[in-house]
Amino acid sequence: MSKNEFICDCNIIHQEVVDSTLKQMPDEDSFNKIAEFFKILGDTTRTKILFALDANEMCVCDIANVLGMSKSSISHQLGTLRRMGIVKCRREGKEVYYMLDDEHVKYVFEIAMEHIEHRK
Amino acid sequence: MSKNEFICDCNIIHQEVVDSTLKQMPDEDSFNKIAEFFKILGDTTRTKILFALDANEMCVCDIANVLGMSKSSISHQLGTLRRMGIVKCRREGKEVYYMLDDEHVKYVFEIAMEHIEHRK
DNA sequence: GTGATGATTGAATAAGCGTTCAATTGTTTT
DNA sequence: AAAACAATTGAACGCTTATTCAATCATCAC
Repeated sequence: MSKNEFICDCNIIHQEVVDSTLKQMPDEDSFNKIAEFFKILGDTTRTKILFALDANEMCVCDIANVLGMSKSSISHQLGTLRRMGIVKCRREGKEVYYMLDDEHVKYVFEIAMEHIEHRK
Repeated sequence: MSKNEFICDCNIIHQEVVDSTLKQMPDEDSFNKIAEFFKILGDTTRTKILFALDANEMCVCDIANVLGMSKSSISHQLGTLRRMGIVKCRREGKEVYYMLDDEHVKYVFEIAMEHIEHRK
């Protein structure tokens, strides 16, 4: 009886490598959180919002104008970013001002830029 | 005539902020590439593959066994990662060995981890 | 309170994407 | 040449998700 009959149809060749790798893998929960974080950054609208907020704290209407998109759409995305702890906001009268809430985002963007430059 | 009648239904309050932010924004193409890069990392299967490959160079079958997933699914994802220049591979007989092709990915993961720790 | 305005929310639609299944390619062995 | 096996590929299905539209909430001015 093969040890891999339930996983794939190959006669696995490097059991030691597989076992050793398995030991080094973080738990399921960590992967979910990491992927969730990147998924948030993996959308053009959200990356634009974050770049914009890195330049200036702004109200929803300002952001909508910078991106040339509807307020509703921006507000939905800001909600997502806020729930993820990436931006925060404060109300001032009728307006709500948004700003970055996570320094890590800046660094991650810088490295992403390097990756893109590297690819050219 | 309001200057924003085509963008949103508000009387924009900070035109200077909007203009100044617009000047600092990268071009459309840069945003597409950045978001594309993060989108690739925003999937649990791909993050697992990258962690695994960071630990050991492996063939498709090995990776499938580490993740407990089908060879086909893994191969599809490896294709995506390869096209994005994040992994590379070499054939050795019937097997194809995959390895990381981008140091930036490691750093980006480290910062993501910090973000997650920070959030707890 | 009423009207006006900025912002949020929910439902719906449409587009994008990951996995599965089946077929195919590439390589080795006999 | 044929069989065996690792890997790739394409089509299809199901799920996720971004935007739109309409309705609602929150705040201010009167």
